[in-house]
Amino acid sequence: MPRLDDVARAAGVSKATASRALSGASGVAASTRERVQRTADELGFRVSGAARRLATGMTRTIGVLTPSVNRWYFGSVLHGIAHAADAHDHDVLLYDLGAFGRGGHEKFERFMTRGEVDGLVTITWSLVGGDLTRLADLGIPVATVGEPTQHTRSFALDDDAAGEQAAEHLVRLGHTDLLHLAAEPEVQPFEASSSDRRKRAFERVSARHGLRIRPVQTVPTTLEGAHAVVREIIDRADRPTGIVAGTDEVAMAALLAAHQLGIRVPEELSVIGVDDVPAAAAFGLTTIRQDPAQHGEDVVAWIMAALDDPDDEPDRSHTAYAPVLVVRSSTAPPS
Amino acid sequence: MPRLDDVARAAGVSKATASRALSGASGVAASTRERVQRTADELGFRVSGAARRLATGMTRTIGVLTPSVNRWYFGSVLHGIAHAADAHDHDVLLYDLGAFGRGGHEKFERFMTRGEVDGLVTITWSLVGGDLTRLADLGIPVATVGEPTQHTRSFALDDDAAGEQAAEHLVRLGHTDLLHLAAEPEVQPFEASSSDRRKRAFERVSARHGLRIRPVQTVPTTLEGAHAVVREIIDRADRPTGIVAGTDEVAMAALLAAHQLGIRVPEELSVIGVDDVPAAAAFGLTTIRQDPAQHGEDVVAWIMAALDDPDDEPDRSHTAYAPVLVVRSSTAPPS
DNA sequence: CCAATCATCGGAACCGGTTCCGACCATAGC
DNA sequence: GCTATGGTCGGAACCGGTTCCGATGATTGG
Repeated sequence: MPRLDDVARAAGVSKATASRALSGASGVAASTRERVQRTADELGFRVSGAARRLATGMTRTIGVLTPSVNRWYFGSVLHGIAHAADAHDHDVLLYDLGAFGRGGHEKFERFMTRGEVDGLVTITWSLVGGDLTRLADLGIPVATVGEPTQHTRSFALDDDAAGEQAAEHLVRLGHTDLLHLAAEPEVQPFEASSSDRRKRAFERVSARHGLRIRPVQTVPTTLEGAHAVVREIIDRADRPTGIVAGTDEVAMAALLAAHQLGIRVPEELSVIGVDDVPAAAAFGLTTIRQDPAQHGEDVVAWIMAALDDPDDEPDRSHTAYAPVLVVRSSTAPPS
Repeated sequence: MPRLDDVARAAGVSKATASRALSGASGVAASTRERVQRTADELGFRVSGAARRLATGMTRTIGVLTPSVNRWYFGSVLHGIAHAADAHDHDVLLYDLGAFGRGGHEKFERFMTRGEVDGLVTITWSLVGGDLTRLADLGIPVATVGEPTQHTRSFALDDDAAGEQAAEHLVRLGHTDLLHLAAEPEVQPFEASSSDRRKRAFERVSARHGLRIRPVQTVPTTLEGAHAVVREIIDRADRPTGIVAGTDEVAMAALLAAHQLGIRVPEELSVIGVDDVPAAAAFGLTTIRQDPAQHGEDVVAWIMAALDDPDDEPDRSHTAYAPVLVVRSSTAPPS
């Protein structure tokens, strides 16, 4: 494996000049640069990432802290991040916190102070307690996607608007008796979660339109987790005419349960979710769409900008994405 | 940020000794080691990963090449990898090839020769053409999970057995008229894919039991992709009594389509899948289970062992995981 | 009591780049 | 024609560890 020294010698320049030529720095004659470039190619030279890191202090890597990797939302964000990072010629280091068993906290501690990344993005629910605050003091750009946060730059769906739109959609169809199924994350989030936000949005709409008051039911976020409990909830005589689910997975669980109980959708029961997961279309699920991959792209773009910019005021703003209603066949006027 | 020098000075030893003490190398008096360790803690010393990498040539990082990240299979493998890597105190660098747009090949090329990882695992369909072969010559342990492969160590479900078990299950129930829905990956794999293997297993079972011959139908792997085409296939007068789907997603698509067409499952149609994704239980889907997270754990364990072992013969063996049948309510004798 | 052995430690080279600073040369301006 | 200016380039320090090798002192065996 040829070193920079070799390239320099072969091209008849100094190591310093070779470095400049290859890294695209200024102060090198065009002809020289080209020559160095060429001999580097011929020799099959690759800069040593390790050496570059040591010298520059930059890792060309961004870290991602995520509570999970194989749920749609997280996976999509991660995908967006990977795409954008690659476009900026950066690597992505994955920290699957869910994988960290019980020792999660110490691992996190150790990781934090290791300086293996230039920037960090945490996905919702990743951090608890004061971790996020400490993270923000890391000296590198830190951003959160999935929920608004005080301590870092953040990106997320506008959950208030999403929750309202979902409920309003059913109200406009004529429903007056709705039930909200709040999706509860496995691990309790630090600040008010999107689940809470959607729930409160539902309650606002209920109050505004004087709907029948039914206590919000809290169920697991996942299809498999929610299924049994949702089924039991639906299997009652005084069932609502419409269900506003906090998540598509919960909504799909409701659809499945309804089917198994012989309840016709949307004739006897309307169901609306939030997310627009890929399977939603096949289910004919009316839902509120969000595009997590885009969030991932945006968060990386922000990190890159923060990396370039001279270190001005830390930016802790929040960008909320507007939800969009996608009407399919799981909702209709009550009969 | 204190350096090793500082720790050494503070502890009254040389940099060399401090290094040995902290890295756990031998040749250091127990008392000295403890003293160094203590002062390191007090000073809040963290080794510089960059410096260590440069000096040792080891990165304590393993790379993962995956065609996607938000499909159950890939996500699960990745989860297993992350878990195991963490247990071995290694980081994981994620290469979401799906994110690499068109330039995927060059990116791959560049990545290959960068030496940012100590070991590499590629997940099914990641590589095409001779890439895998070249990867294996990288000088670092390389393994594949998802399909048996000639060029690297590999781990995968025994697709032949899985395909046979699925078909046999329906045959034992008395079905004689089956249809196989082969799940076709978005990008064509290098070698015979698991899809092919399952398909051929189905054909073997068909021949063995003299079942009615229906040409295998090839459909997209994903629920959303398969749904429309499966629906059309099912919506015919001479529909089979049973469907063997190459994938749970395809099977669920069939279930959904059947429901929408008013076809009762399992009375009028039996459906069996492969995977046992989390949602399968809620669907009541009979399926052949595999545990990709375990594959991920195992592949990391192998890499770690390969890293420790003196460089003996390259191990290119394959471990096939035995499938297990999970019977639920989507299959029954034909009526 | 002396020499051989062993455990422990320090010095210094090395990993492979980046970058500050100064030298040098050519052109431009007066 | 001479000096100020700017563009190129080389030398060398530096990033922060690891590890080879030799020195030292203590212990053990004869």
